[in-house]
Amino acid sequence: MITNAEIASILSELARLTVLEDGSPQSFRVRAYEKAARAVEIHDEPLAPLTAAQITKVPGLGASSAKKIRELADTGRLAKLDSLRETFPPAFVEVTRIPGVGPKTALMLRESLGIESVDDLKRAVGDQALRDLPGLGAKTEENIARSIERLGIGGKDRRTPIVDAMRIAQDMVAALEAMPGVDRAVPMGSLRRFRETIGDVDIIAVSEGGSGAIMEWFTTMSTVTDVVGFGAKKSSVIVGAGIQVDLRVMTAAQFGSASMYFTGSKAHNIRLRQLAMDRGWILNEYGLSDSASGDLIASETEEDVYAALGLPWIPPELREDTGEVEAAIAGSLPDLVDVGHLHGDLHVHTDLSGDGRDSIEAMLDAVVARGLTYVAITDHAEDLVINGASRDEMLAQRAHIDELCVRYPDLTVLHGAELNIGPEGSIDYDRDFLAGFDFGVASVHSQFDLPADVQTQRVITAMNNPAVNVIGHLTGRMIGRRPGIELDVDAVLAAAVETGCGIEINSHLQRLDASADVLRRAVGSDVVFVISTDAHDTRELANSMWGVRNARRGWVRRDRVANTWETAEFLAWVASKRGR
DNA sequence: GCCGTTTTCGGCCCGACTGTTTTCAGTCG
Repeated sequence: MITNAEIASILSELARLTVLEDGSPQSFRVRAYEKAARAVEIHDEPLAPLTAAQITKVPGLGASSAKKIRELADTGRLAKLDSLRETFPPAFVEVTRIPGVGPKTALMLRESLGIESVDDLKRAVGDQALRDLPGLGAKTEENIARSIERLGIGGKDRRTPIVDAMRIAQDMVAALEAMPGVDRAVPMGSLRRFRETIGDVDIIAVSEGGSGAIMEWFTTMSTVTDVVGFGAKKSSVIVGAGIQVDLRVMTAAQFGSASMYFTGSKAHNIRLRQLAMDRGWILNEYGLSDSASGDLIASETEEDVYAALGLPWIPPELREDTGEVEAAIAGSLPDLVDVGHLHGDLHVHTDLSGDGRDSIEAMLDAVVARGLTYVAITDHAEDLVINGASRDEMLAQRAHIDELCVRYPDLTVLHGAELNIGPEGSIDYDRDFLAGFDFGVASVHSQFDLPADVQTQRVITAMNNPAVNVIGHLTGRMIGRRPGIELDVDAVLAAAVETGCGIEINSHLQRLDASADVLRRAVGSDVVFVISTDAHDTRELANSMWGVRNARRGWVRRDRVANTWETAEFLAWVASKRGR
């Protein structure tokens, strides 16, 4: 049976190819397909078994979409899509990935020069064949040539892992804020929404003194390799390895509406503008105002603008138009977790781990300095040959912790281990030795390419082990570098409830594992999560803020996160698992 | 293509920048 995700993906492709058929990314048909794809994606129940009439009941899906979905479910194909793919083969679609080349230009190039691929276009540019075409010129030809060169590092749909984008944004923000006339600079866009990969880095600089000097400075920084836009209000540059950074300069009075606009998502913004329109208002980056009189209604803070639209403030991590607007209207936004809610860290390494950097004393000092009241020390167990600790080393560490406890009267220190899940779900040590630990995190560190059913059983077997309180970094993925193990996520979430085993939300920006998508699948269930840093040095303890934001993006309610609980309640949860 | 207490047609989110024009189309976010 075809899944909603598969249907949504096909409708998205239909939208992309219809852009070419209609010659416009804004055609109403394109937008209808995009909206339909989104509607299918966020619909809770499978659509494949429904009749066309039932499908039409879903908002965003009309008679035409219903017919297409039935065709897909019944035949596995979509004639309309097959014919579009024939008209616009992948090599031609590739041409539209070139920045600056949209559907109109691509179609015109095909019509006038027979361009069917990026290679064709490269040749035409070499022959200077573009500059004499209507609407184009020498400048456009040069820009397309440069864009093709840049294609080597990704086209319009290139995405950068959040860990890299975050670093660039932080550096840029610091540099901007050091500049005279800039009152503050704040990253926006998908970075603020905390997507795990980022297209462009968007930044707002707040200034009352005009933008000229700021834009001049921004576009001539030493890290800038290319300037793709230079204007009074907006400029865009390429930095370092090819990441685009967009800067908008706004006044403090516009900051609320501006940050909503630049945080997006686009789909979320469209929903808000429709709400504004219903009231006879207009919403843009400069504010919410009356369409007729032009009178400003709200702009200074996001809270002001949302409130004027009759909504509570919606956290940026939720702004994807995947149900957050409806929840806001209904007053049922989830009560999300903040860093200040965390009382403990349940995955912390010391220099006993081969890859750990700081002593246990340093780690405990840092934990106390962060205001935490409990912590689990979880160095690697012996099966991780390079980094793991032997039994004797673990016993010595436990004795050491007992001695140290007097120095930390307000901190509950659990002696734990990060256990390794073998291919069949077994873990390090033996039952008796495991019983000596206060806490167990079990993680996959090897054999990432077993079949999904084997991996699923592997993790569930580990969950059933009484020594395992939490599954660490669920899939082992590294964003943008390796995919992580394949799992039947729903089966794993069900087993988590069944066994009382917690699931870690790993705070490393490269991991963010379990992913926000997985977390969202658990909404409404009784799965217990813990937000852990997996810190290998004292500095990394601050990473909890990333885990928190990933949890927020996954709609995880605060009360489902065990390390927001007070010490006694938390310890009771730990004990109940170990007693099974 | 979708939708409807302005209902079955006529609307559909909004603005900046570029390059080509000489008032605007195309692209992008």
